[in-house]
Amino acid sequence: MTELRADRPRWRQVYEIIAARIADGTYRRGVRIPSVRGLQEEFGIAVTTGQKVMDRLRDDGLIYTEPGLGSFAGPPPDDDPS
Amino acid sequence: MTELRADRPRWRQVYEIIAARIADGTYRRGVRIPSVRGLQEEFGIAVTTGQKVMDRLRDDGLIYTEPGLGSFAGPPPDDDPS
DNA sequence: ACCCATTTGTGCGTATGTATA
DNA sequence: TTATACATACGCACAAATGGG
Repeated sequence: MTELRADRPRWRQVYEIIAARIADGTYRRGVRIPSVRGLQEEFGIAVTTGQKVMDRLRDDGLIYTEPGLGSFAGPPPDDDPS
Repeated sequence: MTELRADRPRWRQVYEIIAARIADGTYRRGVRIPSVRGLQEEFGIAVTTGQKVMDRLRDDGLIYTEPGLGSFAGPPPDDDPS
């Protein structure tokens, strides 16, 4: 369980860790990143805190999300079967 | 108490109502918009839902926030006494 | 068609800390 | 000191979508 510091918001620290993993290729484009409950287990944060991290990552275009499936690194693919 | 519909997320409906009030000049630039608890009373939403509305409005540059004071319509003024 | 597990999305309540007046 | 207001963070619950049996 990765420890977080107390001097900065927990959601921001987790955000930066995930963002760094995307940047350095740990999570390659199209690869599934940990679920909200995965973040919960790895960092000891609450569900709502994990949701906030996901929201921000998505807003900033670092991940895309498929409801019911998970969230994935990088920009969304061009399949839009509407 | 403004009623919200059930077909779309409550936080999004409130977001759009506030955004519309800023766009049409109901809340002019620099004017204080309702607090989270103000939204709670006007729309019957939870504190956390109101917070989410504020977060989005801020992220989208529609408001700025002064902790302890409130949130205000429009872009932040250029006073940054850091 | 059905159940079940996983995952995201939404929404509620609550508590504590910090900043301002 | 008190009141107001935002920021962070927790827990919980339910809905909807997905995929495997």
